[in-house]
Amino acid sequence: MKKRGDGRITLDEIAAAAGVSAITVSRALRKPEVVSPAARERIRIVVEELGYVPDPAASALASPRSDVIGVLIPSVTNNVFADVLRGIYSVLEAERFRLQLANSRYSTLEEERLLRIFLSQRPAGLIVSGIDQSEASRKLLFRADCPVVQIMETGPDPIDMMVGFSHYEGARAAVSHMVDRGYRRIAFLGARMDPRTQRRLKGYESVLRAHGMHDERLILCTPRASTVQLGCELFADLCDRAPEVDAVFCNNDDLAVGVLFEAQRRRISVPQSLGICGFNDLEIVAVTNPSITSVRTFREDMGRRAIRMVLAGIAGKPVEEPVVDLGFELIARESTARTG
Amino acid sequence: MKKRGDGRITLDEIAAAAGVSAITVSRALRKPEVVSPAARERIRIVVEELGYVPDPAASALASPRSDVIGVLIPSVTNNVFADVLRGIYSVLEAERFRLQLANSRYSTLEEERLLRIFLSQRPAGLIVSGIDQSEASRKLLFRADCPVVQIMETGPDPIDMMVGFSHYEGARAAVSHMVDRGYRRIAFLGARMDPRTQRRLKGYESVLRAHGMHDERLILCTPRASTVQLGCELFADLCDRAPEVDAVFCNNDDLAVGVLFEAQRRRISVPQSLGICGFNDLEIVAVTNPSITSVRTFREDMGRRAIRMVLAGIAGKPVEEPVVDLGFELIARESTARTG
DNA sequence: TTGAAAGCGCTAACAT
DNA sequence: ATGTTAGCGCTTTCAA
Repeated sequence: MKKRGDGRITLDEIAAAAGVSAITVSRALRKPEVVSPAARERIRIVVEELGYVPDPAASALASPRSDVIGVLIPSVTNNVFADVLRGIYSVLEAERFRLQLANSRYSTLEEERLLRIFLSQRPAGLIVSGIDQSEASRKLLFRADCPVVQIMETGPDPIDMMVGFSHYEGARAAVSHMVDRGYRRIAFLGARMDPRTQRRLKGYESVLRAHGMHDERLILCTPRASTVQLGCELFADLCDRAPEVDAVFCNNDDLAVGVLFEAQRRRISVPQSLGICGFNDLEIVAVTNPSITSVRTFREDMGRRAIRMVLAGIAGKPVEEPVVDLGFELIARESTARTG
Repeated sequence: MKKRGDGRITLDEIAAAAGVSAITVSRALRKPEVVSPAARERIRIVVEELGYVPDPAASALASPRSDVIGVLIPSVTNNVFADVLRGIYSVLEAERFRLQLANSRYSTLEEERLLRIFLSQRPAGLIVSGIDQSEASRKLLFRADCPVVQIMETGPDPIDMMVGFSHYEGARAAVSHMVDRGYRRIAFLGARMDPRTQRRLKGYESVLRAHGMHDERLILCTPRASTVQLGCELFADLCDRAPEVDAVFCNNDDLAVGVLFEAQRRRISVPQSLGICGFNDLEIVAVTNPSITSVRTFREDMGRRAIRMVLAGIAGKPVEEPVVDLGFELIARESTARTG
């Protein structure tokens, strides 16, 4: 009947050429230790010669799980996630699993839809961003029957495993540092306003409230995606709105760099008249003039750990620490080094 | 015998619930127009109610092609590819295809290996980066039996379709501009040295040779990945090696920003004593002080076009233009605005 | 417009 | 250590 016209090599052909049955070839490829060395070697040679590559669709269909590991992130373009991905790929390179990426575009509904698509593939593992899944998404993940790791943040009620840090505490450390350095009118610039940004804002507010320095007028947020250009614009707005500002805590480093550039254009001296602090510690903030203080986060490590946790889960190894807080590190630089 | 323990809904269950046969449900989902409106509606409701999601492995196995579109890029982390990906995703969002990414890490051999893995899935389409595939890879792609688009560059002998621009000409435009502005000792800073960087270097050399201004000492290349920090370091090296340099053409914008920062630390005035030009026109170069001249490339558009070409190919539509040169645009800014 | 039968390429379960 | 058999969930072909 139907015949696949293409000349692809199949397991049966390898089996015939090696003088064994299909299942033995299948085993030789997946669990070499259960096949006799002689057969294993013959099969290896034939596979090599004929250039056999297994059909993942067929094995996915025949087994209870596919070799797909799904990664659900809000944006491929964002530097922060790019670093996490680099970490994931670095570990996965040597493995037999396929990574499948999906973008939720910061939408909980889209996340839910994408999750259903992932689950239709019976994935070997899942990595999802953040801790603010919808109830429906959480249910889907509980039922997923594969290791699930939430990344970027830590929080209560992990679905399965978690690796991240506290954005609230990171922001508190940054703002406390600025207060310590003598800044009194500290503004907050935020873009995109995803849940992690919101928690950084909360951290900022908690410190300023504790010092009786909280002022609504110093908080500037926008749903737009953060860019250096946007940092320039927000700071320009801020100067109009609250010219007495003497420091800015930026939701991320792109904004912070923009603030620095705009301040320089306005001849506002940093750090004397204006302190600046970013978030994430992207490589650029170390080399600007002046260099910019930031909260270092361990994004690549987060990716590596997350995928290792998934792999351990797949292997059935007990995961010693299901929730890992990677912390953060305040890197104080010239942009907040006000003297006197 | 074997039973999948999981309670996943299958086509047969939908068929039973809707009072039709499985194949009718399959058709209703893929080609609604061949199914009667009544049946279609009943099926739609049942699918909705039961939350049926087709198993992609089963359909891949049963049909000659899967719904996978493979994208092979050298690096996920690189801004440039991130922009291309954004373009691809923006078009693909509405489509039924799944994107699968793979990283060749700038290795031709790795590219070949990844290509074999892609082909094992009988992909619906492929997007590959550059025009320097190995002979083996080219053969694989010719046999792929699906639309193939090469992106990032244009050149002779397309495998199937192509969308990109000439890096050689882009570099020529940049360097010619610097010569026009009166710079005479123009250096080249290059990182990573992939084939596209090499061609930019060739473009640079061709212009300087034509003006009798070529000088080996002004060319500084490294295999390291480009960062702002690296731009700082390379420029520092350059100053030691050839202090008479009066302009720098950077292989990309990260390096150019680093050169600007390092020049400022050294109190070298830009553009008076030093001209700077980058490549790609990332958003940051428009807002530095001074702003940086760059060669704008249309990366997101490239991604959009590439995926549209793939989709057109899948649909069997004739592709009007199989090779598209998107060109580039020199954006002259303050960093090369030398007066007198 | 709809359906029946066959089979895609592989692996789990049960032999031997 | 190896083989036999059945079947994963879907789509193709052919027939009605």
